[in-house]
Formats: sequence, structure tokens, C-alpha cells
Amino acid sequence: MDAIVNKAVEELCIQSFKGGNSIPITDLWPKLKPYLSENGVVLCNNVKKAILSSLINIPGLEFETKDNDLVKCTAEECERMELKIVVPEHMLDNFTRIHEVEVSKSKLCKQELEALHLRKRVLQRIAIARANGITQCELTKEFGIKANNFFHIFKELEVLGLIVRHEAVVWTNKASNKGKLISKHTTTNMLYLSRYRKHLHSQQRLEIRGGVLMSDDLSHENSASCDVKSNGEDVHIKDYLPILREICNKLEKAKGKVIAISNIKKDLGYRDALGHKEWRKNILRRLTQAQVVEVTEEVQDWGNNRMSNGQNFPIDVGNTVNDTKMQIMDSSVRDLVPVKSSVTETISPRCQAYKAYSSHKLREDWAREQREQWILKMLEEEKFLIKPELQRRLENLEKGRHTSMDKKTLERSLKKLQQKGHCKCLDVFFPAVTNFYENRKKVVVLHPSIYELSPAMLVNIYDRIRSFERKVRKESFSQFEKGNALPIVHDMDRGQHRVEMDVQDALAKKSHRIRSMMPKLAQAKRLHIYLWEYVNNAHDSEDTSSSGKYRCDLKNNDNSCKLVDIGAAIEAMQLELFLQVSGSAPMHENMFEKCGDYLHLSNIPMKDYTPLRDTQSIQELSLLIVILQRFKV
DNA sequence: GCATTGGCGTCGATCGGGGT
DNA sequence: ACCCCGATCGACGCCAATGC
Repeated sequence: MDAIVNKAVEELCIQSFKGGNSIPITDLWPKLKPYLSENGVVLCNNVKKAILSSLINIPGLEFETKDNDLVKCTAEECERMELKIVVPEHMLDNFTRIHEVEVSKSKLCKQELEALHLRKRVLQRIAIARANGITQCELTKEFGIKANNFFHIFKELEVLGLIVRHEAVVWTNKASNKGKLISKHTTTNMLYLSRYRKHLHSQQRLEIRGGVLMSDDLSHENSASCDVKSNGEDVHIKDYLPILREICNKLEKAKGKVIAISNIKKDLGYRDALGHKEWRKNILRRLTQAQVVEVTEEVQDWGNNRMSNGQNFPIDVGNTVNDTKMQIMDSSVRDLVPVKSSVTETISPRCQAYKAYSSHKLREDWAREQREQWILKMLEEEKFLIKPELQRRLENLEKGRHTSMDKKTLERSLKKLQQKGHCKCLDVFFPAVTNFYENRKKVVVLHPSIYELSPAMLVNIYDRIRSFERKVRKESFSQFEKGNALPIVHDMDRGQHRVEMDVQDALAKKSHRIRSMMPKLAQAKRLHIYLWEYVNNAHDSEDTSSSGKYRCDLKNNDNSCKLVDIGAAIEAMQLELFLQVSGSAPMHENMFEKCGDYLHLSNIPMKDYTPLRDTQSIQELSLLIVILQRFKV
């Protein structure tokens, strides 16, 4: 009976949160009915009377009735006289537990009272959602408060232990005007009142899959991402533990407890772009973060000792270059306990017979020889070459031929040159720009005279790789802009509209960005011209390297950096230029007239000078310097 | 208030393997 | 040697959450 009464009180509280100051007893029964049936209780008049009697005994609950002697009334009589129940505020606060953090109200100022009231409303709204929970972004919209202002409240309530937050991914299918589905998703947090919390472990996350929203429904809201109301049926718990365990088990059974990642992915069906991503972001990351497995990438140098070690038969080196494997070491993996494991070395060269030469042997031999000559000439001049770039350059040189050079052909040529000692091929690793935890790798062809990669050399290599990639992307984008490669598929209705919209959108955004950047670039250019003159003059007259602490590496074409003290350079700036590049307004209209054209920042009076160097100006200047640094190629 | 972070989809390039 | 295709990868943009 206690449980039933608790349930009744819970219902009364939730109904109060929903705005009913007093709840008619006739409204309470239908809410209780499902719970009672679950427990095999039929809501007959006797049960009703028993529940009522218990409620009457709860101190604090108030009953609105015409008849004073409630205890003697039957259930029917109570219903007939429209009995209503009022839950007092302190009981509501008890339900959300906000009373635990409440301080004496008399001591609070007006703002503090408002803040407390807001927290109460938030808690009550979360309480209404009960075990279904409510997403953070949904709540943010309901309250009309910006997410970045609201976040602190959620965090505070979480720290106080009043609510629980779980990471959740929301998928929304939005219908465009033409009725096609566009899938969108966003990450947010699901909020529960502590009493309704879901007990999720670290390998579980919530996924909310919403229904279809027609675009008409969105007229009042621009962003569709959070518009799906999360009801219980849409929320799924995605549990990664079973799949992680399965992988651990496979590793346990594997020989040496090592499996090639490509094999295990194929085995478990992680294929295509999406599957691959899922593997990287949700499976491999979880395993490595839990330190349950270790991933090793083995790179075998091209034409290493293996090739010259008395083995006369050819080896298909291509298959042995890269092999990413994962390893598990300890049997305690089932608990996903951190385990340290050692690096393995497993190389499995595959033998393959050479195929007979074709009848075009002579012509091909000639082409290969010419190719090798080109490579050697480039190498002599440039000392190093990036393989993908080399491939492109050779393709351009061979444009006249009816066939195009295969990358494997190039590899063979490089291998041959390397064996003869005419070049060295090295894998160069460098950090990726995005947040991927792996380094990027490029094969670099080096002149044999280079024994080791100096830092300066590495910088040159990085810059070359970057400029090559920029060039490649610029080419593909200019094709795209000309409309050569607009991906419109006429036979397929699906997705067409969206692609066109995206292209227009992208172009509009791009041109807008260029427009808004132009003044900034003009400012940057002015600053650059000034600094360049400044640093050259300074070097002509005296050595500036000892004159200040804020320095900026301007240019190092020939490894000889010219350092400039930015602070001193700005001091020496003409006032007009300073105002232009920092975007500040002049102090007085007649400032220039009064002081002449050659006024420098360093010789204006202190009272005029100080307000000029405000935070805004410094920020502007810093931004320009960042822009200049990015231009440094 | 603005900047950064993190997760995800899209796009285009590269890689790897198999066929002729 | 050349061709083809699916798998894989990195850059980038978007957006909500988060940090300062």
C-alpha cells in the first residue's frame, strides 16, 4: 500500500508542476490505473477509499471540499462533491529536492530569488519528463534562454546531485519542400531528475530518433535539430559493451592476441564510409581509451635489407608496407581494465611471380628510362620530392602519351632507383590539422646526399606538402565553380534539389566571406608593407635582435630569419597608419592638422596615446599578425 | 559575448587489390 | 603496364556544448 500511496503523491506533484494548483480526485484515478494493473490491483471503490485514507493521513496535503468530515465519506461521495487535493510548495520542493540547497529566503536579494525560482522551474520541467528525460536543447528552447547562459544552471544542478545528464545524439528527419528526407543530427545531453535517472555505464550512450517533421512546421523555428520532442519511444540506449567484448574475445583467441584491424573490421561488417567512421569514432576509440588494446602500425622501409639479403625471388613489397594491427594482452579485458601491452612485429611478405614482358617491351623500357631521368634531374635540383606531387608532375610531362602512368609504375621506378642508390624513400609523418589522433604520412623521395632530415628540411617538406595540397584543392574547386563538376543526376529525383541548394548556398557563403575579409586583407597588406620596410631599415642601420621581447618571425626564405620587435615597430608607426590598421577612431578631428603628417605614435602626448592602445586595437593588430603568419608559406 | 571543442556528414583524393 | 572499383582518409563546414 505504501508504494501505491507514494505513486499517488508522485502523480499529484507532477500534476502540480504541470500547472494545476489543485488536482480533482477524479483526475488522479486514471493516472494511477496503469500502475495498479501492473501490480495486479483493480481500482475498485475500496481501493480508492484506502488510498484516500492514506493521503488524508499525510501531514501537509490539503483537501478542498464542502464537507468537513472527509474521513467518513465513501469514494463515490468524494468524487460527487468534487474533492480536490492541493500539494503545498514545501512538498513540491521536497520532490525535486531543491529544498536541500535552499537557504533562508529572507537573506536573498531580488536577483538571487529570481535565480532560485528559475532553477525550481527547470527542475519541475525535468520532473514532468520523468524517466523519459528531456534534452538540454529542448529545454533551452522552451525557456527561451541561450544555451551558453543555460549551461551553467544545468551544470550546477548536476553538481548538486539534483539532476543527471547523459550524452545523447539526436537524429532528425526533416522533410524538404519536395518531400524528400534530410537526415540531421546533433549531440546534446538528456536530463533526468535524479530519482528518474537511467544507470548508464561509460560504454552506453543515448540515441534519439525522431519522426518526420514537415518543413511547414518549422516556420517559427529555423533550426530543426532539436524540434523533435523526445518521448520515451524515440530514445534508445546504444550499448557498445557487447561489441567491445566480442572484439576482446576475438583478440583473446587470436594467435599472439593480435589481429589485423582490416580483418576484424571486415569480420564485423564495418565497411563503407559510414561503417569505417563508426569504427574509428566509437569502437576503436573506446577500446584504446579504455587502454584495453594497443594499436600498432608497422611500416617497412622500401627496399630494406630484406630485398638484398640473398633472396633472389621478387617480393611484392607493396603488401608489406603498411599493416595496422590491434593487440590485447591480459585476460582481465572482460572488465575493460587498463592493460599495457608490448609492441609486436609481424610481417608477412607474399611471393608473386613476375609476368612475362609484353611485346611493347622496348617502348615501355624507353618510357621508364626517360621517367627515371626526369626524376633524377628534379631530385638534383630540388633535393627532395613528395611522391603524390611527383606523380602529378610526371603525368603532366607525359601528357602526349596515349596512356597514363600508373602509380605502381612510379613505385617500381623509385624502388629501382633506390636499389641503385640514386635516391632514398622515406615516410615522413606530420600532424594532421583536424582532431584525428593519428599522424599523416607521406612518402618523400630524397637525394642520396641527404643523410638526415634537419628541422629546416622538415619545415620545407611540410610547406611543400601543404602548398601541393592547396594547389590540388584549388584546381578541383575552380572546376567545381565553373560548373564542370556540378553533381546533378538527372535520372534520379532523390537528393537532386538538395545538392543544388547546397552549391548555391556554398557559393553565397563563400562570396560573402570574401567580401567581409577584403578590408581585413587590405589592412594586413598595409601592416605587412610597413613591417617589411621597418625591418629592412632596422637591419640596415643597426641590429634589432636585442631590443624587445615581442617578436614575430616574418619570413625565412633562406633560413635566415629576420626578427622584428613588434612593440617597437608599432611605437614607430605613423599615427594615420596605426589608426587605419587598428580600426581606431582619431581622438580629435584636428589631430592631424595640429601635429602634422609625420606624427608617430611614440611622440604623441601620453593622454592621447593611452586610449588609442585599447583592447580593441590590440585585438585588431593581433588578428592582422595572425593573418600574416598564415600567409607565410 | 566570443572562442574553442567535439561529433558528424560531405566531398574529393588516395590507396589497395584484382582483372586484363 | 594499364584499368577499374571499393575502401579509406583528410579537409572542411555546421552546430550544440562548453570554456574563458
